[in-house]
Amino acid sequence: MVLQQSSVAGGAGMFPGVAACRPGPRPAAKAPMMAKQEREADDEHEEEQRQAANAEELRRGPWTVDEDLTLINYIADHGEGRWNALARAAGLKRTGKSCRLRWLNYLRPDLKRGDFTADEQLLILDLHSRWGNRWSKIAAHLPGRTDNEIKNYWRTRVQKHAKQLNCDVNSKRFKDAMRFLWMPRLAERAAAQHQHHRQPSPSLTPCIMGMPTAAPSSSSGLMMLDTTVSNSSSSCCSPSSAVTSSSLTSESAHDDGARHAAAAAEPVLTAPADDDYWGAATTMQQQQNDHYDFWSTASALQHLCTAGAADHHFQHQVAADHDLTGWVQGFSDGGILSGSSSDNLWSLDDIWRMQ
DNA sequence: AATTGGCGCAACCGCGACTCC
DNA sequence: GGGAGTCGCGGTTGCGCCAAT
Repeated sequence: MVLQQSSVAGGAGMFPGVAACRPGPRPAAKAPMMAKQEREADDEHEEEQRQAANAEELRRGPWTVDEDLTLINYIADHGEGRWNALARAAGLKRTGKSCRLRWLNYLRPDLKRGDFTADEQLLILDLHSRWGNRWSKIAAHLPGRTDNEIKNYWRTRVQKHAKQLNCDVNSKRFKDAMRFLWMPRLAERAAAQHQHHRQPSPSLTPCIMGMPTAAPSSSSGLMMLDTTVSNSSSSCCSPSSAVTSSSLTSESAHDDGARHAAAAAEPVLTAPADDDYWGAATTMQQQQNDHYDFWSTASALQHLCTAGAADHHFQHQVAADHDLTGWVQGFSDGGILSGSSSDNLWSLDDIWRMQ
């Protein structure tokens, strides 16, 4: 198979990355060019001349459309791997490393494009809480997404939120915020998306189903959500529970939704004692196997937020339990509360209004 | 209209792990 | 065993875009 520039310039089709995301090649990096000129000017140093020659041979900076096509066509014919040899054989004046990166992060035909879905964001938050900055490991659970993409998402979006809240992204406070505020809202949004499409997320369902289940016990010193309850006809839970959980178990969506709703209605709270809140919780989840799962946590926590909004005593207790009092105040002070943009998942104002 | 500053993201870099001879 | 080459990961950089001023 040989791709021609005209066949991919529009960006559609098998290789959406080619020429689709850049209007044109960007200028090469400045520093190497400067170094090259300096070296060429010095005839007395053979070593430097050799380096200059190497620098001249190897291109750096943004990839051109022609280079993309060369790489794509070569891999289509010969397969990937042995990147240094590949770069030479394909006639690309690039390091094997650069070729590999370009292929894996941009040219691979199975790459997804566009913003992360709520499902994916939720999964990233959850997996990062378990594994930290193990981007490649996290990416392995998000089909079509690259570690680089996820890393960028974390650095730009998540850390931005932490910055807005004036707290460290690794702090307990921020982890609590993710757990109690962001993830429930994402779960809600994911459920809304699923309802709109009337199906669970096809790409993520296997990953979600592979998530460990079980609740941390109250004796662990961690928050416990006791979801071991009888079926209920209550339907007060967030829309996330019924739809998303249908992809988790063989139970009917109705039963599961009712279970989650009941779970949310009778939470048992104990204060977290461990600074590594999520990590410890994850460990506990892996050790135990009660009636608990990730989605029920998210939906139940969302319910806590919404139910708590109507009950000032409850608000106070939750805030006190989780050291959120001053921080919630900080939302107001920082002006975050004032906005109700649907894009701002941190808006407590929205949550309070949902009562 | 011009300037500025923040944001998002592609690409690069350094380093450790792995493989092969 | 060890040295060279290669690969893969996580951190960082730099540039284009765009909204705010």
